[in-house]
Amino acid sequence: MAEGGAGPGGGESLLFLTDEQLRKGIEAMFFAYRGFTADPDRILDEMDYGRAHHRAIHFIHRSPGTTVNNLLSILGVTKQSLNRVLRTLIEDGLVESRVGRVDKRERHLFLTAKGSELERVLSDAQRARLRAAYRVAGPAAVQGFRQVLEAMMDPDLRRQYQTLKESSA
Amino acid sequence: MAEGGAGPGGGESLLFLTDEQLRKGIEAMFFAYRGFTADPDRILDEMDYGRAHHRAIHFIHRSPGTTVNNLLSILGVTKQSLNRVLRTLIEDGLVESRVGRVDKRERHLFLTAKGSELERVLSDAQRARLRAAYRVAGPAAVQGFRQVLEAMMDPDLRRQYQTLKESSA
DNA sequence: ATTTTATGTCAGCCTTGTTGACTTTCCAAG
DNA sequence: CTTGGAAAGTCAACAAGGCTGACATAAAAT
Repeated sequence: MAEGGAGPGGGESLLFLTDEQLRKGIEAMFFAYRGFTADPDRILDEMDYGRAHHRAIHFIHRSPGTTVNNLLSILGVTKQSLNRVLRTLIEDGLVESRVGRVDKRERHLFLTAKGSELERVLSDAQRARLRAAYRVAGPAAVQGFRQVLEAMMDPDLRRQYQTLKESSA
Repeated sequence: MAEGGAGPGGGESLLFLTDEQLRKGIEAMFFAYRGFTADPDRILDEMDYGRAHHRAIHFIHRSPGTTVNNLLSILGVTKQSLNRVLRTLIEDGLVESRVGRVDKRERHLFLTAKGSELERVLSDAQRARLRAAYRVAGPAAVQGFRQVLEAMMDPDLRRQYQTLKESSA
């Protein structure tokens, strides 16, 4: 994969990765992640929610009916931490928790209409940001972006990501 | 990849950005950032430091002699927050604060030998991770990765990033 | 009948962010 | 020279969102 691509001279020159080049990549991740979360953070600030609520909402939207345990393993936090967030979302009527039919110990999580509405606002903002970045960088860059990010994940996280990715295809 | 699939080159297919494709990009950022910070976090945990200390150390290493105000604008936190971190780093002998010669109100920050040593350990881990990801993704992907990340930054942050980037070239 | 699993909850702690108020030092403009 | 403002530091109080440990309940599994 990744045929020398970037032109005759460009390809192999990038195989020499100086510490300087790597440092720039590290700082790019740092600054880009700030931009990536900036818009949702602004929106969430106005309500009484934070980034943790956003993450829960995102993955419940992504996998409706997911159980608490599923969510815990995707988010990588403790149940106490997730529960605090989940409780407020349920109290505020953004998330619904239904007792499992086959296994009644499990709770299946769904977004309510109100929850879906917030999800839409948040992801609209984030998608707009990403779409704009993609447009500036161009189609070829998008491929590389995703490839490097995937390669950067921990194996466990990558598995989670791949599962989510395929479940839609 | 190339889930757009249709195009032989894949290029033009990516100009049609479905919400699904964008959602995958969003999740890739989320999971990749976790991997990106995992190694330093593990190391820092064993000492009594956190991610905030890492960030301060990184940018002092990057720009030795930087002032507190410079650091504040790069990190985007309040001086109270930075000061708490900076104080422990100075007390522990990782950072040295020198009164400015031209403007004595300013403090110029430097890493001590001990501070540089920790910086090296942390950045070695992070660079290894990034290098491995670059190797897997290939040279062309690295270009795209950086391009999309830069385009994703807030204008202010991008200016900070560009300044740092150029100051080394 | 017992053990294990899934969930929820209480209590307490830590890091790292915030705001607001106040001080000291020092540069710079009037 | 005096005064205003900038750079830095500090104290106090607070919040979000992580964490651990302990414990409770219901239901499934053995």
